[in-house]
Amino acid sequence: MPSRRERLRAEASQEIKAIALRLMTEGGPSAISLRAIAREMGMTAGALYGYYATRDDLVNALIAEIYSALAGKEEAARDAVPEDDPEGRVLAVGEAFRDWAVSRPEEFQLIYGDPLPGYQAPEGGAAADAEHRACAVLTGLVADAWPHASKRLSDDGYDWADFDPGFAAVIRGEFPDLPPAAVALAMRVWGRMHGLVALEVYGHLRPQVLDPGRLYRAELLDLTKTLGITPADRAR
Amino acid sequence: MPSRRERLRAEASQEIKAIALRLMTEGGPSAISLRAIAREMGMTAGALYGYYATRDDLVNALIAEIYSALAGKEEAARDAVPEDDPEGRVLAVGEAFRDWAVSRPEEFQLIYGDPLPGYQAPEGGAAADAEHRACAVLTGLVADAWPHASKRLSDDGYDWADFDPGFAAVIRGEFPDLPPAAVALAMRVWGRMHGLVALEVYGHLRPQVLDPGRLYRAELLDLTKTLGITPADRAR
DNA sequence: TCAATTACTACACGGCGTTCAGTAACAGCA
DNA sequence: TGCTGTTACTGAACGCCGTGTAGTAATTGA
Repeated sequence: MPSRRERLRAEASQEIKAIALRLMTEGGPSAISLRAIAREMGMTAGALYGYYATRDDLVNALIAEIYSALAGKEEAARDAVPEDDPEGRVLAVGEAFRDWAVSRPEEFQLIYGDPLPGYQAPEGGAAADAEHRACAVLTGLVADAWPHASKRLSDDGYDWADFDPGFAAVIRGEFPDLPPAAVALAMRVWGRMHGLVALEVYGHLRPQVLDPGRLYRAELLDLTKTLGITPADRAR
Repeated sequence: MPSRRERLRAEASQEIKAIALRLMTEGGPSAISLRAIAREMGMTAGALYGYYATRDDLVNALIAEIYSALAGKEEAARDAVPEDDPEGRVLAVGEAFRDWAVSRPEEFQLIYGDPLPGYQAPEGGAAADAEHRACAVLTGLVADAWPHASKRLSDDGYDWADFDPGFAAVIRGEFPDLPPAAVALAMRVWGRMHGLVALEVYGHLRPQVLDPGRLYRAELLDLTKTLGITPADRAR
């Protein structure tokens, strides 16, 4: 039973985020200014401090929202491919990630780059949760591929002690049978998807390369080789 | 024969860059402010406009300098390994890249991230040259590995028309015998080195992973497999 | 020695995040 | 209904910022 006050408050808080998001897509992450938001809302900048203690708090809420949306897209892309097609799932998630990043470069930058001058990410919070969610998708992909991938891995000797205890506990809860080396591999998969996309979003591939998406597709295919889940691998 | 004036001018210009660099390493890229630099030099902010037309121009000079230093480190790392050890060279360059990035995260961010709010990279200039230099190192590595790597590549059909004409011309001048597919592979190598390092620098690996360097090393080794230059490959 | 160029200051403008005292509208309670 | 405490907001201020512009002092070359 939200009171009238609470409802108005929640709406205002939501409107602030929405305007911030729009300002960002229009003028890049640096266009998120409390004064500009307040101007659009017909308020004073100081009034916003009733909703977010500081600008970084607002940015954080944005990051959490955006990261959560990304995780949702990745999950949807994965679930659109049948479970018995691990290669297809990797390709789908990978493409979904790049599609999202290329279509919303500012949001990518906000999450994966320096969000704003002097910004420092807080420890816990919704943003960390969303990051974990997105990461869990990749870990799941690796988990499905693990029977094949583990055979081709040369560097073993990974131990749960190589990870943060809390992090390890969460992962082991979600994937009870997964060895630590698989988690390490999932991180590498993350890095591999991140690399070309980050270069592209920050303008280091274009215009030298006309079709960065093609490069990325080749990289994804090569990634499935590393995971041992190409059709040829699995027929073996 | 630099006149006294020219000498002082060059020195001042250099001092500005040095202070900007120091401010950045102390307080992140956003700490580069003309007023802070002027304060340290005992001048007014306006005076700096005699040396750089705008703050972005100064940032650009910084980027060029830093990028050039990075390219130098990569070249040195490569040349420290004998020419007949392509795997060693890839590992050396890769490690040099990460070592540099981890030890100078702000500089990495300045080059590969959003340098500053609203900053737009200019087209030509020294920065682009340095980026090309660093990229050329990778292309050279791929060129050396190409006899082995070409056999394992599934996606061919690359054409020089897939690249910017000017870019293609420069590459073909430096590596006359290299096919376009190799250039595409070099870009992928770049992305692969970039991914994990970017995630680490922006704080997405720590503290979940205690030793990101180990992940990266595994990734580099896997990369040499893609390039077909592991000792086992070359003995074949 | 004198005129021209150069390097710089002082000041102003509009932008920013943030704080704070004050005000007006609202909520619940008598 | 009226009263009271809470809430939402304003307006002004502080100290930052990049950037222009007019004026001044020093240095230069003839």
